[in-house]
Amino acid sequence: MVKIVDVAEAAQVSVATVSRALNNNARVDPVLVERVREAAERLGYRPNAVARNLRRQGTRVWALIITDINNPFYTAVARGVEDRAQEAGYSVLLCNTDEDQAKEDRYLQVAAQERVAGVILAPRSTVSDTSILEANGIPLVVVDRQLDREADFITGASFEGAVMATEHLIREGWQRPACITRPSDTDTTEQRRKGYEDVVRRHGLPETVRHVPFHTDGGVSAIRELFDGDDPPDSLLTVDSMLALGALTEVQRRGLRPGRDVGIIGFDDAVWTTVVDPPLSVVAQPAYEIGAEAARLLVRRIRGLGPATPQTLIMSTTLILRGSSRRVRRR
Amino acid sequence: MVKIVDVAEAAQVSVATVSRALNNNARVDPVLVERVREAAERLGYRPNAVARNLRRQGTRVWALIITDINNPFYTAVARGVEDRAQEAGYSVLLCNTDEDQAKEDRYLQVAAQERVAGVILAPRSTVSDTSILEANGIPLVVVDRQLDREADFITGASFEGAVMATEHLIREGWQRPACITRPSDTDTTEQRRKGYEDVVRRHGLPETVRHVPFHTDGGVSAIRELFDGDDPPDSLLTVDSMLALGALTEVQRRGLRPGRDVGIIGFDDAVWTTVVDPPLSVVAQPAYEIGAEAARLLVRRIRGLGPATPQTLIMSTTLILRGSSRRVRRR
DNA sequence: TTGTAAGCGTTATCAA
DNA sequence: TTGATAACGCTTACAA
Repeated sequence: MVKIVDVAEAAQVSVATVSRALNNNARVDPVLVERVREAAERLGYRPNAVARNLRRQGTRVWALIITDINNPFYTAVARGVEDRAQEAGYSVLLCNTDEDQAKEDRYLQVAAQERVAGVILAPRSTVSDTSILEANGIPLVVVDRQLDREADFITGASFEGAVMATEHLIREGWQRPACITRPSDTDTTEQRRKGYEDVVRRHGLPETVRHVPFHTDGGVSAIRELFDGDDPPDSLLTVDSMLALGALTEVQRRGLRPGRDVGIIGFDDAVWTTVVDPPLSVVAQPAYEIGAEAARLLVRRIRGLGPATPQTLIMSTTLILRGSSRRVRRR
Repeated sequence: MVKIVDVAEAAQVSVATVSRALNNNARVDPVLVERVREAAERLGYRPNAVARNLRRQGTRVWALIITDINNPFYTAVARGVEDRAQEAGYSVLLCNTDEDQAKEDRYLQVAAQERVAGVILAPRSTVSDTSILEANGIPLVVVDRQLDREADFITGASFEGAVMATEHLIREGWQRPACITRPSDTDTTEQRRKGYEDVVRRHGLPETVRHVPFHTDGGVSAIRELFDGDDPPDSLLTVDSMLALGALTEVQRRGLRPGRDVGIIGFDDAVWTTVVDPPLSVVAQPAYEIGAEAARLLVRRIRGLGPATPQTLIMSTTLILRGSSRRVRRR
């Protein structure tokens, strides 16, 4: 592996000059610069980033820690983060925790040990422990789900989205909307549940809520019990796209048709929402923009800019009405 | 930021002893080990991985470079890689190239500079240049798409999968299957096209092939032209899940029903294949296992084990028959 | 078993 | 403008 001394020797200059020439920092004789460039090129020299990071006391790498790489919401966030990171000269280490708190802890530890320049985290729960970052002076931006502790935080308007969705269902004439949500230590989905409850309560309708663990069948069994029980719902609000898939699966199994026999509305506009029949109504989040804003804020934090106190940014969600939430009279 | 000397001072020992105690290498007096552990704990000491990597001349990080983070095939591969990597004590840097050769080059450069322990690459094209890894002695395992140069390579049986799929379509009675594929410098999809052509040729049927660039509408416009042209196809083989989505979109727009008016079969068993109506037939690849095997091979390469010459592993694909490829007589 | 000190490959300081 | 050299924080001979 060719190193800086080899280049220096080949170009007949000191290592200091090689370093300066290649990092075009201070003024270096253009003739030497050319000689160094040529030698480096010829030898195939690649600066050792590990040594550089040690000396510079900092890396050009971020860790982006998400809970589910198969959730299109998070992959869209990741693209937003990545595009902005690249612009700012950072590489992104994408880490998938699989909704596993232990994995999240491990990744936070790795991030701290590798001295990444910053972390963007979608925490497993509201009590995720990020103190290790604080202890090592690593800036943190939280996305999607809020933490108990104060931190920069960017998310979609979950509560408002759920309110819009639930009100829409009721306006369409559905009388018994149920909410299929995630475990109650997950901030964002709790916001959605609360939005739902707020509306049904205001309308004097019964509240029906089911909490579905991650890593299950997308809520199929929970939804089945719901329909098999007393007072089955006539419509469903699901808080993420996997749960919407589960709802569609169970509804189809029962021979019910969305938009006629049952109303369905989900969160997040996955690629498949327009090819199911009827197409799925959703509350869409600006996922890419959430990622991009998180990255923008992280850059400011790394540079020591931005407001003194942690900032919260709630980006508005959009109700996309398609066939699944309508209520067409049976003929 | 607390470093090893701080711990040494607090524990009243030398830095060497701290290092040895924490890495439980050589024999260290248990009493001292305990004292060091306690001091490290109390001070919140985190070894600086950058310094460690420099000294050890090696990192515990892999780069996994994929072309599309939104393609469920690649995310499944990533999970396979990650699980195995974790077992072997490595962290995975997931890099998304967006089918952009320049981005791929940049990531390869970053990987080389950061001196990652190994790289798993799904290359953009057959001519991707990985020489920078070779030059730095970084082991490489190629997944999904083959390179022109020799390298360890793991993929699904694309050709055979396409053969199975096409033969199935013909057996169902479809007379004019068309193949919707990706640009011809993409190895895997070319294999699928060839499998398709092999079968239709053998049956004396016309070959109809369309190459769809990445980053488009999932082939909707190409498929539209196909149906609007002379000799429209009566069935479709699509080589990835985004193209299947495009096919479904256009077919629905035309008011055709898969499994009756048109046969459709795709590649990769995405989560949504069972909720469309009728469910989508697919050639499923063992994506998780491809990732896991790639990781397993990479570990062997890093340890200097494994066969002397590059290895190729082709994992078998499975035909999953659902409604979309049937041919039910119109009544 | 423990401590001293060299060295990993860079960058930045200081003197020339 | 250039060169010699001291760090950066850790691991590991080598010596004690």
